[in-house]
Amino acid sequence: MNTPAETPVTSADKTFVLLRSDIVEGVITAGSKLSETELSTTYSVSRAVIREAINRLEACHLVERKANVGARVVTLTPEGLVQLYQVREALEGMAARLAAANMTDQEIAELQELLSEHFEEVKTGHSYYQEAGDVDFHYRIIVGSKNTHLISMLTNGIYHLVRMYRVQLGMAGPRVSTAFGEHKHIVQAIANRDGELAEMLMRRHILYSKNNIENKLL
Amino acid sequence: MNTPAETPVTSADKTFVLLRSDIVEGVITAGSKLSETELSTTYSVSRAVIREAINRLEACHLVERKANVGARVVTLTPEGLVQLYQVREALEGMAARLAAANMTDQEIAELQELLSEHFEEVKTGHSYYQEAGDVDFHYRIIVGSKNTHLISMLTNGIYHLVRMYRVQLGMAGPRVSTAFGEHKHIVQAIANRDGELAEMLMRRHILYSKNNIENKLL
DNA sequence: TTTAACTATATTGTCGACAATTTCATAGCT
DNA sequence: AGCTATGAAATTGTCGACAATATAGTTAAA
Repeated sequence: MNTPAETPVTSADKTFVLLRSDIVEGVITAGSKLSETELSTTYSVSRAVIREAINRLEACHLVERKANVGARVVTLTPEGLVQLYQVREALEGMAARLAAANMTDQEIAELQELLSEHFEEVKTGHSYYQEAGDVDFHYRIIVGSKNTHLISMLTNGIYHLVRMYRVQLGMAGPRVSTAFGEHKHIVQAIANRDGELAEMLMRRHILYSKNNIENKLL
Repeated sequence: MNTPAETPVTSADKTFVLLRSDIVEGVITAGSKLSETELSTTYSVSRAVIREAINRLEACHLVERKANVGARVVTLTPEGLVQLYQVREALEGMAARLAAANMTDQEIAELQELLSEHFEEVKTGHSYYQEAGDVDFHYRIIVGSKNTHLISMLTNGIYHLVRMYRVQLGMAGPRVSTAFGEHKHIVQAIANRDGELAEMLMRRHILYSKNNIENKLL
């Protein structure tokens, strides 16, 4: 169903995914220091794989590292949120525009079907699926852009940081009904191959989302 | 003068910078395999630092890696160039818009001064400075956006790949005179705090640049 | 001849130990 | 008291060796 990018195969891969999850979910506190030896005992792997995992986390902007000093989990700030969403708005808006041009008819049909399923679930009260549904929706449009760099930046880079803000500010999938309507309009624009409109609607959709989060942060 | 992001301190840092340079400049052929043991003897460091360097190169999209198989230098393709410049156009256009809002008056003044110096050098025939001048110009605007994510994406990620295309297609700083005029207009828009115009001009500037490279690639 | 299995080789992944650097505490000096 | 210097402890960086995996070559069977 969902394409999880690439299943982790090596030990460093798995540790990276674990660590990333623990950071995003707040198991490892924002701003805390990452001790290599400590983590190596916690996750039962050698320091080498911890180091490799930390390096990848740094590339994701989830941790910051100083030479000969160590790595710390990033801190969540209002300015950071604004900057992050500025970039996200531009990139995902662009993704929507490209998706309108590059997605196949079948992919669009599948996207519409996904939205219908999502709608049914929301209506019948399965609200715990809404987060996953939202993620899947955005993910498909991103991939639909067919632009390698864009996909990589959004899924590897920005996405997890966005989720970290949402999780740690305690937004369990907000704005369900309104967001759903916005999703529908975006898909409609893509189906009509109207890239400009799709971009505009996506940017607005993300802007609303930002405002919603920002209110909790203040 | 120029802020080289961060001076490499550790051995892995230096090796990373060296490797990156050799890849961008074509010393290491595009598409070639990177043998860890071979590189460790070539650069006189242990395999561990080579591995760390390769990991960072992967984060820059300069090499691609498969688990248990190895890393290869990316290949340069017309589609890759188009996709790269699509992203670059959007991001650097955004940078120009943000720079118009966020650069200090002094930073703008310095940028104008830089452009004047550049102009003098071009006029007196010091054409070997044009590449560095162009880079410096774009770099200052990117930093002037004051957006951490944007800066990181452009300077760590996209920038070196762009340079790799330019170098390996043998463009030794093309479009000097015309590009200079475009630069002047962009700075003017920034000085006038006209973000929309700055973005539009920057996007057009980069689009021209892409077309110029694309011609050589076909 | 082609295919399949197996062995040998080479390459990547992981580990523990050592070296270099930073950090913290203590002592000495003005 | 405050500041600097010195040294010990802890942490990160680097290295070589071993384990796991993939690749290539060879042999054997259909």
